[in-house]
Amino acid sequence: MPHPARPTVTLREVAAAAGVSVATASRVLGGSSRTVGGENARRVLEAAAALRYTVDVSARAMRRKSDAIALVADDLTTPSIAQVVAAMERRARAVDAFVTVSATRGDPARQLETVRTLCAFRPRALVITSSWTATTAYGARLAEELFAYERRGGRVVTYGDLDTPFDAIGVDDHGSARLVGEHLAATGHRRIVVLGGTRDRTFAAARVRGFTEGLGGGDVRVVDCEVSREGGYAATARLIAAGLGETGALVAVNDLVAIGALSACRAAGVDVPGRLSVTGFDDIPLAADVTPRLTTVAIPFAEIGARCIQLALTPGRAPERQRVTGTLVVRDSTSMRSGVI
Amino acid sequence: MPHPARPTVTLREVAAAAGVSVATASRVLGGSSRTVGGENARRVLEAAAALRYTVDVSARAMRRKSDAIALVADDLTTPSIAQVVAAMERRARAVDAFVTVSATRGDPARQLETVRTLCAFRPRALVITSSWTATTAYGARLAEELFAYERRGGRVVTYGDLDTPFDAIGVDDHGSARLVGEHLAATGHRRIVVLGGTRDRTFAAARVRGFTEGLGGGDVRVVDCEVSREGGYAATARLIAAGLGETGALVAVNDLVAIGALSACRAAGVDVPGRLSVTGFDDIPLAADVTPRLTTVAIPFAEIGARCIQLALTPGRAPERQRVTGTLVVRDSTSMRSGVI
DNA sequence: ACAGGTGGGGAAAACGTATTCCGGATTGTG
DNA sequence: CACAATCCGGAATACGTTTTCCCCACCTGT
Repeated sequence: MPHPARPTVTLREVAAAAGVSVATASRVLGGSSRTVGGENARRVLEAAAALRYTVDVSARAMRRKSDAIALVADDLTTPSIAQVVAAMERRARAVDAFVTVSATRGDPARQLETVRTLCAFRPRALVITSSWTATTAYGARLAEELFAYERRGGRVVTYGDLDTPFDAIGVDDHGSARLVGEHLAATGHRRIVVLGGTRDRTFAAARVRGFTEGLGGGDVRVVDCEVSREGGYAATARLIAAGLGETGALVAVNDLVAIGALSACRAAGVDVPGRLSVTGFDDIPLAADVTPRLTTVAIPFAEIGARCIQLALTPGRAPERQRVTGTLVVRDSTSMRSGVI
Repeated sequence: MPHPARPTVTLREVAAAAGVSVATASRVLGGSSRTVGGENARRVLEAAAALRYTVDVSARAMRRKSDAIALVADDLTTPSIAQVVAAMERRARAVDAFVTVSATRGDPARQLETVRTLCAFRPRALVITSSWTATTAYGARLAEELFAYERRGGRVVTYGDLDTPFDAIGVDDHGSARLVGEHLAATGHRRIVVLGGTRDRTFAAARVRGFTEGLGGGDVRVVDCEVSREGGYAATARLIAAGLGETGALVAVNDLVAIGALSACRAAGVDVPGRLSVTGFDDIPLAADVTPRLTTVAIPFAEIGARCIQLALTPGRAPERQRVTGTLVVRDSTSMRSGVI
């Protein structure tokens, strides 16, 4: 028995079975640049198949550049994140890399710890979809850690904020949100309430600006709320209880918030879109399943995931910024406000 | 520079900085059973922190038992799977293991290939949430591969089917579905149509039996459909076009199918639950967000994920079977059928 | 004072693979 | 036919860590 901890078939055994040296076997099985004789190659492949040999990636990683891509996310159950992660996994598989995921639940302390843990894999790249800012104490230490990782030859890709010193791919929150504002303006809405999430989320601030600009004047009121279904529900319930006044549309920072808002409207008997239009942002699959089907902005999450991997795998460039803009999807939760047009 | 492929700070450097041997440094940093002198331990920890040392898991894996748990799933964007995966990740983290995920899109060929790929990590355990049967050609080869992996000291945990020769954790599809049938019977439903998925999915067959038994007589018609939102929509649309007759309830094999059914009902102007009750299965988060809110069976996915990891990490037992039963969640998509009670 | 035990330190041998040499054979060129 | 160039196989080394083995110093009970 070779070693108690890993009783597995090794390259040495394959080589022995094929009657060649380990070097030759490695060259055949490892996709080396060196050529090996046809007969020997055949026998190695045969022996490997017969013995069910699979390479040990740990051992391989000690000589070769690793194929690992480490991924840190906030929460894998968030639909948009799940789509991005799934796309990354697909793309990585296509290029023979693999991803390990870790969820941080948005906790900065866990983010830092997670990055340190993942660095233990010596991954080729680190993709961070967690939102983070370098302004907090943890954020600064995280940035420091990431720089150290880059100095050691790694590549950092961030999804979310664009103003990071690394490769960044992000949604054009401002431009995409503008589309919503313009749509509402074009359908005669003048007074809207924005369920704007919390101010510390940078994407929320950019979207609120976009909504406002797109509307181009009119009366915009911004209400803070937790970025979740529950947050949207609670904020909307409060709003309705206080009286909607002349508010004609509820603009949510997020599909989840919008869906919460729809629930609250239904519970309070407010007709959507008859009395109130509601819009979302993201176009998660769920958006087409609620009633009324949600008008929102579709973000190409799958493409984002694929691009993250793409960036992660092309090293030796200056950090690059890519910005993707969403497309407006008009469904049933918005309607024309009469009396204006 | 130690090696071009991994320019990183090694244990040797930490040991040198601390003025001790690598053996001592390893004992301090690696959590060895052997004790080291207080002074030396302090200096090693200090040096490690100063140099930002992180252990190289690849190198460590060559001597120690690996901490990796490999996870193969069908599709990470499926809400129920996402919940299970997230729970696994949490639980694994709590015990210092880590999870690598791979999606197979339900393709048996990819399942086999994925298992082989993941075995390259020499993981401590392999968790398979993909549904698979040993009856197909690929299934048989997969089983063979998994047995080989177990012989090499690995542990296989399956989530889904219970009749596997490995550790298995599964939903009591039959018993849980019974709850739905009983609820419908208690609310006066006599004639139902089951949107039963495809017959090759074993869980579907068990649920259909459960629904039928729970109803305890009455008229049950089973309609095949793809297990997805679209499948539910299409089947329901066909059903409505052909005329509902005296059918009082639509029993979907799945929340997603049920949500598709709801969409089709809405599109065709069929009142739910006034004219037709609709039920689901799983209680994905979405189920509470559609209109009407879906009556369904809640499956404790988070607990399932945690238990999978638990099983994966306690080796050296006979294979164990755990079965979890769901709990009925009555919401708004079912109503009493008058004239019977 | 001495034998036996104990606790802790270091040298060195693994672990499985990729790669760098090196040497022998074969081929191409004059 | 001589010589260089090319090709291919194998021995050996390196990767970073854990662990075994050995040794030394110190303690303790007689």
